[in-house]
Amino acid sequence: MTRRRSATLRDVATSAGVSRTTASYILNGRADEMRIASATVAKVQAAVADLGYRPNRSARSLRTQRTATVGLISDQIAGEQYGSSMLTGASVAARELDHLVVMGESGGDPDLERLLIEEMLERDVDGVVYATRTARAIQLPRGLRGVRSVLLNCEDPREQLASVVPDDEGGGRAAAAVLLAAGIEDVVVVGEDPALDATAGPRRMAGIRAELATRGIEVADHVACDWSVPDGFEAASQWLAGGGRAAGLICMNDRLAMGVYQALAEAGLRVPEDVSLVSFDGSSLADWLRPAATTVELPFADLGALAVRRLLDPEDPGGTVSVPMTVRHGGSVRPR
Amino acid sequence: MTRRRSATLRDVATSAGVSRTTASYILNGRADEMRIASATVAKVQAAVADLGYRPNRSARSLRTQRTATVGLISDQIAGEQYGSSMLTGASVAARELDHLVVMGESGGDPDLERLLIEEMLERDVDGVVYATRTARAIQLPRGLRGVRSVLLNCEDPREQLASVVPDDEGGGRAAAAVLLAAGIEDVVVVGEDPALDATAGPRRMAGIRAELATRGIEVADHVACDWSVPDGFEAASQWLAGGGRAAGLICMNDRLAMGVYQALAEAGLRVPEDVSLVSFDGSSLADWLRPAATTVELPFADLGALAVRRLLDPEDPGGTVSVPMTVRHGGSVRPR
DNA sequence: GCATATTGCTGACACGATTCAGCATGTGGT
DNA sequence: ACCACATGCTGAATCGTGTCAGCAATATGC
Repeated sequence: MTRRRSATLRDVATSAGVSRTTASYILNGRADEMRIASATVAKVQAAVADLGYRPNRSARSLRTQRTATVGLISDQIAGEQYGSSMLTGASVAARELDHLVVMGESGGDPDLERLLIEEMLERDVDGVVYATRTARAIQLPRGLRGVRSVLLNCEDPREQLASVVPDDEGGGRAAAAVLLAAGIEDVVVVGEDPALDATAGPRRMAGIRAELATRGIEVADHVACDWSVPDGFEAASQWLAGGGRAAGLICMNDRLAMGVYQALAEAGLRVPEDVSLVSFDGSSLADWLRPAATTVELPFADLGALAVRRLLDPEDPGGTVSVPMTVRHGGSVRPR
Repeated sequence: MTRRRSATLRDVATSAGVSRTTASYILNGRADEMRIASATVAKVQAAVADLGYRPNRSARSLRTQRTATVGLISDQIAGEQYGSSMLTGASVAARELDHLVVMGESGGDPDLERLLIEEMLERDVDGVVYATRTARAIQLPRGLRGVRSVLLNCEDPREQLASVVPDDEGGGRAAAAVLLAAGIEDVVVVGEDPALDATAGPRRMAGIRAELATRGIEVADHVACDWSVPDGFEAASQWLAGGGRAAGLICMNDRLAMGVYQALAEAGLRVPEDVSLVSFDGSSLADWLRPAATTVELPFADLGALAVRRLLDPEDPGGTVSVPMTVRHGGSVRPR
């Protein structure tokens, strides 16, 4: 780090002809409280501008135990296709509150996770956001007990913690509502949650069921498969080969939708002429399909931003906040 | 930050019955150099383990001017689909060298960029990685002059700086070589660089030309369009409608390839029976196509990791390092 | 037996900020 | 003339570490 040896508070004080104490009070906005003459304030401010003074954060942190830095621990969100927007959201929100984000990815390894948490606490981060790639139930890592923290895209059912998640149930209702509004009552769902602790699937499913129930309808069929393109293709192909047909399909995510598009195309079925389709996630992949898929957006950036804002808000009441998912219309739904 | 008031060096020293100085030397691995009796070393280590001592980083930084932290400034890499793997790579490499990553995204705003750089320097990061979403020529931000830094996925042609970029020209040669090896000599390239300062396109193109030249061949045609799915679809559709045909297509990235697949399908042409196709990036999108596209991988994680390693290596000689791009074979190329 | 090295350790200062307690000086009330 | 009080500032301690210079005790050389 070659960098001009920067001015210290002492330099400012000397240059302005006051004590370090006085300069410090002024710089921390305590001038009024300390009844400092406005002429003095002006002198100090001039010295600051003149010397290009910037406080040394390490020194300040040593005294105050605050670093204006938040930690963001995740299993995998950085390398992830779309979830990485949570990082952007978090980073932007942190900046707005004069903080920076220190990130660490555990890759799912609990030992590494412990290490990263320790490293962050050593560095006196002002709080930690604990994020997961997929929405699910987790257990708060031991190292974060008693540490100011917010869960992002996950919840700990055992503890009463601040946590920020997407409103998957509302999203499920919205998806079903799109099909109902198009006059479609024959709805098949593609995709089942692979992991036991995953919350997105069950909640979306509950929302879909609830919305259909308002018309006295039930889900016509549920095609089970993992949430990936090839699995979607395989499962949908088999379903179609077995005579499966439906006016409306709901895919648990956009990747599945891509696989389903492929299967439909090979079976000679067209979207939306023969089948209407709605999916989840709101990734750009949905836009790239032909026609673009109507998809219920996961507000990743908002989730990340909200997590940081709650972390840094001393008034935050805690508890889970569900962020709404909104429908982005493509051309994959056609009214009957 | 509610956290147990942790043990300090003084506590350790008292508990072990030695001076702070001695304890400090031992903890910094200078026991031998300072000829400290092994019995004393053992006593101190026991005290450390007993008290769960962890050094206070702020205090240490104040003395040493080092924070065991590196800054990572980018325009957009976090929110980006695949480039975000650079973050993962950087984070992992940093951890291996006992550092953490502080990230900041400017979103391309120079003012915000300046601010982020200032914030990081205030926090005494040990160095800064300056990354861009797309490979291109840049001008080193003023605030980083004289600061230890490494450019990631970009270069400053005016300055002799350490920088880590993909070997796009080698990638271009590799792409062409795949087609040549399949006996295809009729090669059309899809995609032209949209931005003036972008380096990926021209370099890939140069590589393709060079490889073809070894057989005395030239690129048969160049379909100009932006590097996105819809643009790829539009451009390829028009080209096909105008009678364009080729045995081999090289797409400048995987998104373009997806658009081209769509256009080919609508024109009734099949990959790889009628047309062989190679693309760039190595994103998962290439795997999702049917058949999976043969693609020249952009080693994002390696790039990020290497940038951090070079940043933290005092012996690093500087200059540009090009990381090889390797071919990932899908089913989109068929020998003639 | 004395000068000199070596061994093993410590005292004290510095890093750059925050903050408590207190010290002059002026001002108003009685 | 004296006390009380507000005004405007400062000295000194503190946060937890790193490190230079030096000190006492023992070993070594001749």
